[in-house]
Amino acid sequence: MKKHYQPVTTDVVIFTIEDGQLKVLLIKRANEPFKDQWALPGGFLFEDEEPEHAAVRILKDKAGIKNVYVEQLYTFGGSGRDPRGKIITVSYFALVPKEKIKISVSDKIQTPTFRSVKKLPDIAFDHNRIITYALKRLQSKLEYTNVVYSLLPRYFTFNQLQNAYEIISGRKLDKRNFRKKFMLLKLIKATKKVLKGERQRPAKLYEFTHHKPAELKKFF
Amino acid sequence: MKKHYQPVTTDVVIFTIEDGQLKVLLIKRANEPFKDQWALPGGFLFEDEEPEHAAVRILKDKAGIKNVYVEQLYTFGGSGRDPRGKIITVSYFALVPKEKIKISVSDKIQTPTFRSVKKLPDIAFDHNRIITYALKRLQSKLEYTNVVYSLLPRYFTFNQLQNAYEIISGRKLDKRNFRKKFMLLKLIKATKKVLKGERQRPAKLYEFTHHKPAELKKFF
DNA sequence: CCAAAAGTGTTGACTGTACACCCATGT
DNA sequence: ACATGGGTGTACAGTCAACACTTTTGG
Repeated sequence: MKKHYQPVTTDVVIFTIEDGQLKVLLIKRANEPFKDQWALPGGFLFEDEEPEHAAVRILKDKAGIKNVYVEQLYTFGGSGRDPRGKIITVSYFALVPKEKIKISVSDKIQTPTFRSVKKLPDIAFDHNRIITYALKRLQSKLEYTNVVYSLLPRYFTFNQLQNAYEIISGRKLDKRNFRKKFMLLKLIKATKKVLKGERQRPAKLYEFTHHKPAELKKFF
Repeated sequence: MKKHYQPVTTDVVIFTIEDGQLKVLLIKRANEPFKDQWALPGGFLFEDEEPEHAAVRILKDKAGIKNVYVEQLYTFGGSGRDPRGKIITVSYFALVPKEKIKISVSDKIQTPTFRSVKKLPDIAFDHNRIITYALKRLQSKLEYTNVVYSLLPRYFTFNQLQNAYEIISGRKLDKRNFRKKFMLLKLIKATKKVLKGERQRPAKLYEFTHHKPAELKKFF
């Protein structure tokens, strides 16, 4: 058992919902390789840094956000991924409500930008593959966990909730059945607030009863 | 983005079914730390070695087996796991049919041994946690994939199949319902062979139609 | 008063679960 | 002949999916 040291990086797939679309945060690379191409935020671990710590650090640096849902995605290894040689990448995905994001305006070079997963630009490394993998994971997590709470603001309407499901899963859901099913889960409760100011009947606002990840029996 | 190198190890949780129990392969550590304690097979990556390659290598060395189901489990990082400091461990789990295993008899020091997951000895590092994690993953994979094929011999009876599900999930299943449900999946086909020699009616032998991992709609 | 989204129940189809008896063999 | 696991069908309950109209507001 010989001991060797390996170069290790972390990449983070940061999802949010904006304008009725699922979006992912990309930055423009400031350095070679793939200089000036879009890529996932990420980079080499600091000395003795844990991969998850790096993911959290990147979230704060690039999206100005903390205390959000972060989950390890997959560890990619091997050549053909990075022209610098064999590099191990521990990837993460994060879910953030649009309201919490504060992109640093001073970051004029990397210009972190949310892009719709439906029409992504050319992307550096094998980051397209990582995004695809993350999307698949997100879709299946929706079905058997309560993670959707981490994409919504504190108060939300039933429609926002249903839209989150529809956007991510890519299929339309029945309004009545959705409401019935979701109510049985006891994950959310109605508040006394309503969303007024639109030009139709005001919608009741709901909130989640818990803000911790949990697994559910079944779902959608 | 400073570039640092990290010590990286791989551990493999190798499951098999033997004597009606789910077992996991442990070895007795030959070196410090935790010398002479039971642990998962694993170790540092070779230079420029990919984590999955290391997992396959370990499978061959310790269980004399190749071409089996291997899947990445999780990447553990951080301190408190290994007295040598911060080490990143990419863990894998593998499923092997008992018939294929050839444990090297020359390995008198490490004595690789399958132990029932129900009564494990004291285990080095945080390997207990990794085994627990692997078991959970295996349980859920049973429900929505066809991985069970990788725990059974080429020809098997319906009872062996059902037992695999019962042992891993930890609950009894109804014989008639199980057969009905499984047949609808079209994953297996009856052969002309039967298992004779027992002191009851001979059981038909079945085989899987495919030996590749696949996802299923739903399951159990 | 018109447009737009909010909100609300019922029915039929399907899926899952519970359950008991005869069959083929070895001893 | 008997003990042992092998093999088979039905009925009821629970869950899922389809579907249309009234309500409340802003303009």
